[in-house]
Amino acid sequence: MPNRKRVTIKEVAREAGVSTQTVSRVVNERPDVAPETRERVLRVIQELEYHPSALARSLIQQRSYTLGVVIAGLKYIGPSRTLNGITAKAEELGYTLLLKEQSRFESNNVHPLLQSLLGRQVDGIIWAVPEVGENREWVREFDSLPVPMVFLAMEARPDLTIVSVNNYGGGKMATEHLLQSGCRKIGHISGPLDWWEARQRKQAWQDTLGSAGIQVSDQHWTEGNWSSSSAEQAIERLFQQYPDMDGIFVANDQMAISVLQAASRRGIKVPEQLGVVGFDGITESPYLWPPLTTVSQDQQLVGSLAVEEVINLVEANLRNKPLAPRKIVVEPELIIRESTAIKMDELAGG
Amino acid sequence: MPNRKRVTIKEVAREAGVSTQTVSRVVNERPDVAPETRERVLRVIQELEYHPSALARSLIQQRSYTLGVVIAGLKYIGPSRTLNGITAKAEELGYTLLLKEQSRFESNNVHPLLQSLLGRQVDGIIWAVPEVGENREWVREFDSLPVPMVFLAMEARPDLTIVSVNNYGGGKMATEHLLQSGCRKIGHISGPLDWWEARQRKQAWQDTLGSAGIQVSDQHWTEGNWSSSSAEQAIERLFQQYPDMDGIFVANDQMAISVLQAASRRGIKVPEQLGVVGFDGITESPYLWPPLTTVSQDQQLVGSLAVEEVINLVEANLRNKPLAPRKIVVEPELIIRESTAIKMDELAGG
DNA sequence: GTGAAAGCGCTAACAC
DNA sequence: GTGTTAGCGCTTTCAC
Repeated sequence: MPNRKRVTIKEVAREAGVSTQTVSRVVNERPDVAPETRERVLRVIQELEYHPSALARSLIQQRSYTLGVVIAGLKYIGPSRTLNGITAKAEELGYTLLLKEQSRFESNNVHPLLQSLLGRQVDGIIWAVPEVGENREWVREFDSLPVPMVFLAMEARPDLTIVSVNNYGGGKMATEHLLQSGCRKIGHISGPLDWWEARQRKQAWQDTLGSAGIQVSDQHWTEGNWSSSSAEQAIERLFQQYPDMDGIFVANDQMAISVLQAASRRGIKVPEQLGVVGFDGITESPYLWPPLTTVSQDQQLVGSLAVEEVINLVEANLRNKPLAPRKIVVEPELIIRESTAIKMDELAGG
Repeated sequence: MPNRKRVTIKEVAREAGVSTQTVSRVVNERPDVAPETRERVLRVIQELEYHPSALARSLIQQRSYTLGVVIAGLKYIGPSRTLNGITAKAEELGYTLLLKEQSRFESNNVHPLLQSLLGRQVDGIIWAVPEVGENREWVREFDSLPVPMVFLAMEARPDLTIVSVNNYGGGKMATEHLLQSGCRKIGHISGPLDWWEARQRKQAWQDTLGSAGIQVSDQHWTEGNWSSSSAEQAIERLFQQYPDMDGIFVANDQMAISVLQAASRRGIKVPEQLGVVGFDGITESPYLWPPLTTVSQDQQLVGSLAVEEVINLVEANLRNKPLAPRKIVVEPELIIRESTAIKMDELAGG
């Protein structure tokens, strides 16, 4: 059964015939220990299978080498890829993670979450919940945040450190590509518009068409909630509202999957009658039928940048040289596949 | 800037004119405090924004209300759904999670991971890395595990507590359904066979066909590695090896997506010429074309059961009434959609 | 080079 | 009811 007692530094000290202090020095690889002493202590450590308590160490050093991560929507692939980037980089830099999942994206009730993390002495926090509705308002309650924090996927704010994908740029690339591949009646299925990211992508679609001299109206788009299921209705409505649509920018790949299905059902040929562009670059996108053109975002990179930056902030504070907040932007990439047509002028360009 | 000093119990005690012990009593909602004292202390706590250090508490109580989670493959949807189940249940039961991601599924080098968790006084550990190759061998080094542990997705062992989906049963359901829908030449694309789960599904396919009087040979299956990309080659080889195949059980949905694409490319009609069944029940499966028949497994449930069981083990030990290890099996569910034909005898049965 | 004393923030045990 | 003492496992400081 478990619960055989933990071996402490004291026992090692006694067994090795030295003080706990000396054991501590050996464990922390301090130079000022005599070689024989060091060896003897190391041998005892081996024998007793001593492992230091990170807890006790954190308590006295006021530093835990632990980061708090608050995330939402782990059951979706996007957030879990971000988390994957976070775990990999944290491991690499020798930090452990305390994970909290916020059950709803819109929640503003963050104090219990924060306290639970702060009570465990996290050195910094990554707020990996995207900006939705008013769910960033709580930040204003703090004139200063209790530990360094990095926020993901939110609108720029001079007082906060943020890592985001360039959603506007991605939406622009998607729409421009549809224009270049010959589409003129380009519709849009947006994500839920209380999401900052969804608004950015929609705005880019609208602006890009505007720049091309095409006015969009409310007939030309519908709103989904990121899920394939929501897009099922969204695309039906859009087909009705906008019957001569010849291209569509869908705000994520999950919803684009539904669009491909709906097109198949209706016998609409993709890309000949309807060009389709998604957003995200999910791993399945090349294997759909037809393979999906999409704006790929590297969410693992977002996660790993967030870890690097929060550790930068932590260490800068330790050196009493605090770092100014900044916004780090990750650029997405357009991946052209068979769900959009390749036109002459594009071939000429390449 | 961060790093304004932490408010401690001492300051609250001084400010309220009581001992730290009394503050502790108030914080822990102990009954033996005079109402006025309690109120005064509570007021000071409010004013000073005191929040107890969970760290210090864990150190003295030798109990952290923290669980360690070791997981792999977070970039895939399966593991992240399991993690989602874990976070939700842990939150519900008042536990915090320390998350470690093992970079490779096959790793046997678990000691640093374990030590990092144990050094932080986790009360129990969920080993959410599936059994692959020899990656469970390390358990044998322990005559007893240092804290209660629950393992996911592995072969039954009398000495370990395990939560698994019934992969064999799922594979059987898939194959039987193909038989019932009129297929006789049923192929299989397996997962990587060093995975226990992949072997279970393949074995079920083979046994079920055997029971139906159909002998399988090595021409009838190929091996993938769970990814859509691997299935692209696996299905090409299978089409060549087994040209008159009329049904296929694919070991997961990601790979089934590739099979649907390959069928489309070759003009093979699903389900008329080829019945397709996947495994997992990813959220996109209903929105593929045609909608995918699949064996759905509730991975969130697996995660939440693991949390419940590990907490059971922890509390049982605290009461000195250790619980025997057991295996908890989650049953998957066959979801019939348009990628398999519905035959008369099934209609009669329903 | 090494050890003794103090203390991180908290609570268990025992006084009063 | 409330305070005092001791100590969780470790490191920092300062002797020697």
